Amino acid sequence: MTEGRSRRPGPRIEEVARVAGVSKSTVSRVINGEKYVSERSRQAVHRAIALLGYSPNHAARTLAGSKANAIALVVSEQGSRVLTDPFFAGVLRGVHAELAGRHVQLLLMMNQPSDGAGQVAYLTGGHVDGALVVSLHGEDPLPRTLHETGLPIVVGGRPLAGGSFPFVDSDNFNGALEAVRHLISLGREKIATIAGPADMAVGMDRLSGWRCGLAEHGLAVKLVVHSDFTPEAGALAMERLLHIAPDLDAVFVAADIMALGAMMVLQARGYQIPDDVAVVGFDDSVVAATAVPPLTTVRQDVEQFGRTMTWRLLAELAGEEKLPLSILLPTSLVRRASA
Amino acid sequence: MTEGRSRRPGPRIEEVARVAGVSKSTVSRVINGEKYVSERSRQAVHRAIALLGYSPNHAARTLAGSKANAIALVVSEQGSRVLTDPFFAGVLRGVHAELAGRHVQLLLMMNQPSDGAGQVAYLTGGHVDGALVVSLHGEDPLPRTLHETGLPIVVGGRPLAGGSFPFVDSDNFNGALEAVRHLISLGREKIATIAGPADMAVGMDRLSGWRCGLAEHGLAVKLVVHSDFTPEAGALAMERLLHIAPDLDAVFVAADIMALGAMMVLQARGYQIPDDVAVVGFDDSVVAATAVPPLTTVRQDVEQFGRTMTWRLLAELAGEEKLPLSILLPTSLVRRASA
DNA sequence: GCGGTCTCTGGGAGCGCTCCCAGATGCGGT
DNA sequence: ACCGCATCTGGGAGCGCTCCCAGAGACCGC
Repeated sequence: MTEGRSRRPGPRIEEVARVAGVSKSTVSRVINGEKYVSERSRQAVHRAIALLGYSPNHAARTLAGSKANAIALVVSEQGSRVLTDPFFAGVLRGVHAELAGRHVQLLLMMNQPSDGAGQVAYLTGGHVDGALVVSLHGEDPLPRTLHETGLPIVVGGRPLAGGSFPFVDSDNFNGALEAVRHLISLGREKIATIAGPADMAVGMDRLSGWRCGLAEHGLAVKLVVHSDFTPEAGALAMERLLHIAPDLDAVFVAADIMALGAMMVLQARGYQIPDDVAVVGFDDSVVAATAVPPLTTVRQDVEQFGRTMTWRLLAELAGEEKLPLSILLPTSLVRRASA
Repeated sequence: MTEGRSRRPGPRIEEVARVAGVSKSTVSRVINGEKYVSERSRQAVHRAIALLGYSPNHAARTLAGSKANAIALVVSEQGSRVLTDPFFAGVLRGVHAELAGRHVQLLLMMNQPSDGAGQVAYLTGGHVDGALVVSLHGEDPLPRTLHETGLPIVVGGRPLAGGSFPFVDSDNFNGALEAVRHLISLGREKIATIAGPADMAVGMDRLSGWRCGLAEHGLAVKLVVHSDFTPEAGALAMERLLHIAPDLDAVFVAADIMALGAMMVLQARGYQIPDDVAVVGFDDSVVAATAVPPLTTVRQDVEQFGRTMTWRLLAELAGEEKLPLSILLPTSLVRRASA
């Protein structure tokens, strides 16, 4: 006697119910963390689940229920750049960690060149309950579009374009402020900055921090060069700064990876780091510790970043009230040899 | 009159059937590309689908059918290390690209410290049709365990532990061989290597390539130091090499990231690169081009790596026969300033 | 003629859950 | 005593599909 259909292996909810001595309704309630379940039942169900190695069928839950039990992580940028970024990797790790234990699937989506509308259709088509959007450029319309359709989202990084959707960001302003205060405490007075792109909040916030730090002590806030987050652009920016002010004694660079390029130029021009010019970076990425000299930088906890985004989204999906619209995560100065 | 339950939007298969003037069985057959459907019916169904903007419900298909319409990408290692690895990021991109357009979902799984058995249970529990396993350490039992349960898998990187499951790997041996031949063509004769861990195939294969390259020209194959894939370990390894052989004139380093550390040490000791010591890395990761001096390295196409793994798995799931058990992807030398 | 095989079709059971409903119990206030 | 109201429980319909089955034709060879 063979089974007609090839059934999926593993126990069903019905069997858990039998073992626990309750109905499948009660098992379902326990799985979904609903109230109105006695402590006795709850524990019996947990024991039965552990005993049988039960794991609920995602498809069945989704089909029967009114939610998809999945969230999307949308990387809103040419994947090539983002994915090789340690920032993204850390965020992904955090998201995954926060999802552990909950029965929520993570769907990864990246902007295919051809996508666009298809992506929005998929996201709003009921396949996911919410989305985490890592949107690197300020002008990206995706967060707004998704938010307008009513899909719960959390954006990673403060959105420049206004709009009032929830976001999580590192405290870029205070990180930069702390960096500048540190440079000032070192006795530096001619402190330049290599800022990030003006169309990204992360760039603008770090620049604001630098400005405030200088203003606090009545120092000049003129030595600014914008750049993008590559070593080459950082090198170019440093050259322009040295051209304007050959006698600067410190640089706050808005990203470690740019700082690398800047340090190359400084050393090539014969400046000693940190004796002639102190350098502070931002991110505390892997390259900071292995730079020559090791880079003093502002640390942001990217894994916490991912965890927090996920927590915020799940809380909203769970119907929690009075959630903060935005969350800023602390940054901290990591002192190494360069400043 | 409000709807009792909040239904998902969009038409069902039943409605498509009505519009096309056939039964839902026939619509199902068309969707799944089965034979035994008349051309007339097929076209009518296609027209109805287009007219209604119908898109089949993933959960329902999975629940009713015998397949999950999803595959897992299992990262079998402490996520912390792996995820910040550009290698992983590239693979992920490739997997995603290959999946585009097919109705297959990608599930990301990482080894939580607590997991283990739970992970296996989930994977073999019918939630996925197959798994991509990026297994970095040779002794990892996961691929074998999964394979024994009958779950189709493709392993990324040659498994050390034997076992006959499909895998995809870069041609590490020939990449290393080419690197050494290049060094020899430069007139170098005392060529050391900083090898990867001995428990990883990627480490062993690159080491073998180095050995063969030297043996071809009757050069000594003594200068080996094992290390792991971090800059710090690379630096330490370089120090040990210099201690053994201060007069070496070239190093083949089994990973760019280790080469970074090695180059720091060489420069600190006053060696000129490449004049005194030529350095060749492996991977052609982002850091290679921005190193000082820019690093000559062996390029592997990590995105292609991911694509190939995915292609192989989907082909097997589609029931294709005579698929190659293992696939080696070509590597190529990228010449920059360091050698 | 008659059986066999291949092609095409519709009906309907059932995949494993969630969620509605109805009922049972306990506790407080009137 | 009565009615609420909150807490806990089980039964069962049904989510939208796939896949089995049965059956209707069409065509073949004997």
